[in-house]
This record gives sequence, structure tokens and C-alpha cells, in this order.
Amino acid sequence: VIPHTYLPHENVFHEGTPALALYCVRSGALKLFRRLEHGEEVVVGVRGPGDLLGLRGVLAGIPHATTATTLDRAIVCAIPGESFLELVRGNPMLGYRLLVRLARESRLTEEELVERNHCHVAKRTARFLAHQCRGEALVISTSDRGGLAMTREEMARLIGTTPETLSRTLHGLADQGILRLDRKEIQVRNLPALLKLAE
Amino acid sequence: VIPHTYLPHENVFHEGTPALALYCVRSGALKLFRRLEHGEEVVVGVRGPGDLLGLRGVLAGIPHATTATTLDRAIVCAIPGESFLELVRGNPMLGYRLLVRLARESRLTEEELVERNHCHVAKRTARFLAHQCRGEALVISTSDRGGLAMTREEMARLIGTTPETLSRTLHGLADQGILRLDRKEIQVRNLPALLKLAE
DNA sequence: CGGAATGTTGACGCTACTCAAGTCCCGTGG
DNA sequence: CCACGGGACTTGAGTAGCGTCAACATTCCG
Repeated sequence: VIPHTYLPHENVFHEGTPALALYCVRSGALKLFRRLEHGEEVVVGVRGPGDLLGLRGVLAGIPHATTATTLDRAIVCAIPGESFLELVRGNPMLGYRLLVRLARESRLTEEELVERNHCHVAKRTARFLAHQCRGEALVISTSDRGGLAMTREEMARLIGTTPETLSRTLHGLADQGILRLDRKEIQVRNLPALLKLAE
Repeated sequence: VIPHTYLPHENVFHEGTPALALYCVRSGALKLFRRLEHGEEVVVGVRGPGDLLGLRGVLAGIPHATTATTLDRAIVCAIPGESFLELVRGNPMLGYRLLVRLARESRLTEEELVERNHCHVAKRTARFLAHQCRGEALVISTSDRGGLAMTREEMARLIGTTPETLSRTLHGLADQGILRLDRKEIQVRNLPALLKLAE
């Protein structure tokens, strides 16, 4: 119940630590990821305003499965786990609504992960870009208008690939006239085509 | 609340159909899978006794995301969705326990899917085999003792690969003396080594 | 201005899929 | 009983997609 402002690239909680609290995103965006033995970072999802983080750990009484890191400036409220659990136990209607929410969320996560297994990088990239520029045409990269500021490295990880492959993919899209690449900015020139690639 | 016995390879419910009921597995095993545009079948999980199927669809009031098909003979109880929801609404403790269960389940699913993205076929195969022969040494294939009866095709789909690749992988393990392959049966000759591959 | 971080590009290799022969097993029917 | 046919399984050759490594260009920033 205590809002806190995080800077970009701060951890809200860390994989493997006890789930002592749950977090409610007020503004900004965060990524949830796991780290493999290899050290590689696997992004499991991106969350924004209205989303709850760490819910499953708190409910199941197990450590957080993922690390939550801010993508940009974000305001996040921490809710102590114990008092939250008491609240839920004392408030059936809240419990029910959480149940519905968790069911929905769980399905979405499953969908995303299955998609990541079976879609090519080009499609995932198109989807990512389409999702960033909701209806509009400007996205990303050390610019501060419209989209997030992020490096190719970060973008690649969100999409689930490497910077090299992402670079090739983006330039491929640019060659088709779908994007316009300028080191600081990715401009969508042909949204319908992008959406078609994203299917 | 009506138990029903299914034969192997019967569908309990089908992806895309309204989630009118939820199902409780009494005995046997089922696979949950999605079908992609391509027509390809993606197995999302395997469920056994004590597991609930279709929970998320019923709770969220959306169609089933997956198809549930029996792997062998299975007894499954159907619980009408509406009466289940009323039961949950009228029974906070039940709701709370479901919440915990869903949280756990959701995490396990996530883990499995992430693993599938990032482990090689050999490792996933080893894991599958190790999971089948819980501590013992015999598994699978038109035999009826110990494991399930299934074709290479089915096994491949559960592991998330093709029959050809699975065949090569199995014979690779056999060459290392870890397995003994006989058309009707896969025999584990070196369980520790198998477990080490499965990590 | 120089060094570091970031982005781009090329060459290469690896994993696993696809396609296409086979081979083996089994049940069927002559 | 044997020949046959079909399905499951195996094996090989070819290939696609993408990651890795390395060289290079560019920008940022002290």
C-alpha cells in the first residue's frame, strides 16, 4: 500500500527470493524474466498499469519465480503478503475476483509462451512493434516520445532473440518499406503490412 | 460430479468450445494441447489423478484454450460449470484453496513451457523418460506393464518434437548404453546417467 | 580526442525439421 | 502356412532458421 517510484532498470523483486509482498503497477512498464543456468535471461512477460506482480508467489507461499525489472520510470505499490492474504481470507468477493483474474492471466501467459515456441522471429518482432505503437507510427529507442527508450539488446530480449538477429530482422522489414530505421528511432511506415506479418 | 470412463484417445473437451464444465481426473492420464493454424499439435501439459481440467475456462468464463485427450483409459468426473461457480462463491475457503492451487499450477505450467523453449531435445527426452519410469526401469510402447502404451508419434508430440528426431535421440541414448530399445519397449539400463542428462 | 558502448554485417555452425527411402512387424486373406 | 499390404519405425540427405563469433562502423561522453 506504499507507492514507490522506480527508475528504469531497477529490480522490484528478484527470482528466488521469498515472496513477502505483492506489487501493483500504477504506471510504467516492467518485464518479468527468469535466468537460466547458462546465465541467459528469458523474458516471460511484460506488465503495465493495473497488473499485479508476485501474486502467484504470495498465494502459493513460494519464492518468486521471476525477477521484475522496470523498463522505464514506474510507480509501483507494495502490498505486504501477510496482510494481503488476511484480506483475501476475510473477503470472499475479493478472493473470487482474484480467482477470475488469475485464470485469465494464466491463460494469456500460456498463450504467449506457446507462441514464442512456434512463431518465427519476424512474426514476433512484428507483433512486438505493433503492440508498441498502438495504432500510431512511432516507436522506441532513446527517444522519449511515444514509446519506451531501449537498446537493441533489451528489445531483442523482450522478443526472445539476439541483437544480431533482431538487427537483421529490422533491416529486412525496412527493405520492404515497412519500417524506417534511424539509429534513435523505429518508424512504422506501413502499419497494415506490419499487422499482417503479426497476423 | 458424474464420473465417466474414457477409452484411450478420446477427447474430454475441445479447444474453442465454451467451458460449460470442469473435469476432475480420478485415474489415467490426459494431455492438453492446442492446435496451431498450421494444424500442428502443441502439447501444453499432461495431467493425472487429482488434477482439475478446464478450471481456467470456467472461472474466466471463456472457451477452453486447449483440447484434453486421454492417453490411456481414464476415469474423469464432470462438474457443471454453473453449479461449481455457485459453490465457490458460497464457500470462501474453497475459493481460497482454489486460488492457491491455481497459483501453483500456473507456475508449473510456466516452468514447463520455458524449459521447452530452451532445452534441447535430448534433455527433454531424458526428462520425459525419467518421469515415466518413476525410479524403475521399464517404460512404454504397446506393452501394458509399467508405462503407457503409445506410439513414437505420440511420444514425440508429448516431448515436443518429431518422430524422426525422437527416433534418432532414442538410438543415440541406446548407443550410450543408457537405454535398450526393443520395438515394443524402452528399457532404462542406466537410470543415473539418464537423470544426469535430465539434470 | 580517445575509448567504450551500441549497432551492423558477414561467415559459419548447430539443432532439429522435412522429405524420401527403406525395414520391420503384424494381421489379413488366399 | 505363406504371401501380401499397411502401419509403425528407422535411416539418410538436404535444408531452414537462428545463434555465435568476429570484424567493423557509429555514436556517445568524458
